Amino acid sequence: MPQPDRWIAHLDMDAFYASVELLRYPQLKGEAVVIGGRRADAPRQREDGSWQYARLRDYTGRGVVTTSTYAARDLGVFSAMGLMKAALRAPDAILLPADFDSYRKYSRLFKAAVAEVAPVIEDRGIDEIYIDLTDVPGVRDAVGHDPLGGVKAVAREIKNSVWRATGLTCSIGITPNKLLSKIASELDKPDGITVLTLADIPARIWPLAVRKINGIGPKAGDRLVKLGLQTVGDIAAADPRWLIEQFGESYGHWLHNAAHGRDSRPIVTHSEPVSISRETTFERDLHAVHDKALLGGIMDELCERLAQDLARKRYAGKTVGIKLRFEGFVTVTRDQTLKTPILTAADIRHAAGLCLKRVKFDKRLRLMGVRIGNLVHASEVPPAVPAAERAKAPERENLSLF
DNA sequence: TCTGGGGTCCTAGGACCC
DNA sequence: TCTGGGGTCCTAGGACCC
Repeated sequence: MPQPDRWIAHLDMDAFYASVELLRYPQLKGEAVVIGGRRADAPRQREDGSWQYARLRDYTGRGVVTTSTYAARDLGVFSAMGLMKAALRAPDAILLPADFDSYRKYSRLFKAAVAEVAPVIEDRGIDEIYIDLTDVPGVRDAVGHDPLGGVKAVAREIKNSVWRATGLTCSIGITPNKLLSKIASELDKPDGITVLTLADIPARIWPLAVRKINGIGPKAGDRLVKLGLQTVGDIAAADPRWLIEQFGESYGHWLHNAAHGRDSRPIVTHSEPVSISRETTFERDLHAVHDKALLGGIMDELCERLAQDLARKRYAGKTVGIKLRFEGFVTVTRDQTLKTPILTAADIRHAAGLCLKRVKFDKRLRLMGVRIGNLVHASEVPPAVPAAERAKAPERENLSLF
């Protein structure tokens, strides 16, 4: 049987945020625990040494579930679910606030541990990565006699390295490409290793629901099911011309290829950010006129934080955009490209003010955000005009809506 | 008792230029 | 003076992912 030209791994940390919390609160192992909510109370220890936790049933507000332990998932509580809805399903579940500094720390630790075994890594966020194993010695040397054995041994080595560095488990899928590996890493979760070749596609991939493919989301998934295609195998068996008629040239082709397990995307070890943003959902919907001062202050703060992000990462940007979400969840964006890159909070605020003027405020607002794109490295930005001169600019004041 | 926050990529129309 | 065809940039919205 011909061997694949690449061995690509997808590594996914098991219930990552929840598992990091369990390192801190090991007494919660096996409990239904939910991470989420902006102001959930942290656990506190009573005088007698016992712990007191916030419970899901006591939560009020607009938060969503960020992660849940496997025990909570058994009760029907999943990521992105509204906390109020989750509370109906698991009122007694323990609610912990998210601690992103801690998660980022463990993220760096596990990625460094993987890099010691296999250095060609593509970052896919805080809790998952792709790894090119093709040239890792234990894999390369096994080509010809026992390729699958070599791949599995390296996978075990990676898992051990992650465990030693963090005390956390992960699941790994290894196949000839990213698309299949992403699916494979979920087939034996938690703490599993799944190795597949192209020959395994009919038996292992085709029975899966279409939504298991990374790139088929809620909308496309619904449409496929309505068209009678429930499984990946159903897509694979469909006439590609018909798929193109239904989904367009680009997505139709992609669906056909994906269902057959074809994907030639490379591992990307370095990338530059495209945009940076900050947004916030309000506790209650706000009125553009009645809450004008409050909204103005929130916009000031978002621009301030965005400017700090830019400074920390040493970028400036030419395009400033705002995002508004109204009651009813209707989202509107406006953006504006400037002649030169900017990076200060005042410049961002000014551009955001111009964008705000182009929006009709006929409903209450639930979210406001600011984004900066068209990024350049800060070193490429021409020297700033001195603040004293800028203050003279006539249009500086009274331009913004809020 | 709906629906966070930070991203990427794609599409499609219009402006503008050659 | 009744109408082409690219290419690129900008803008708005939307799908999708972690």
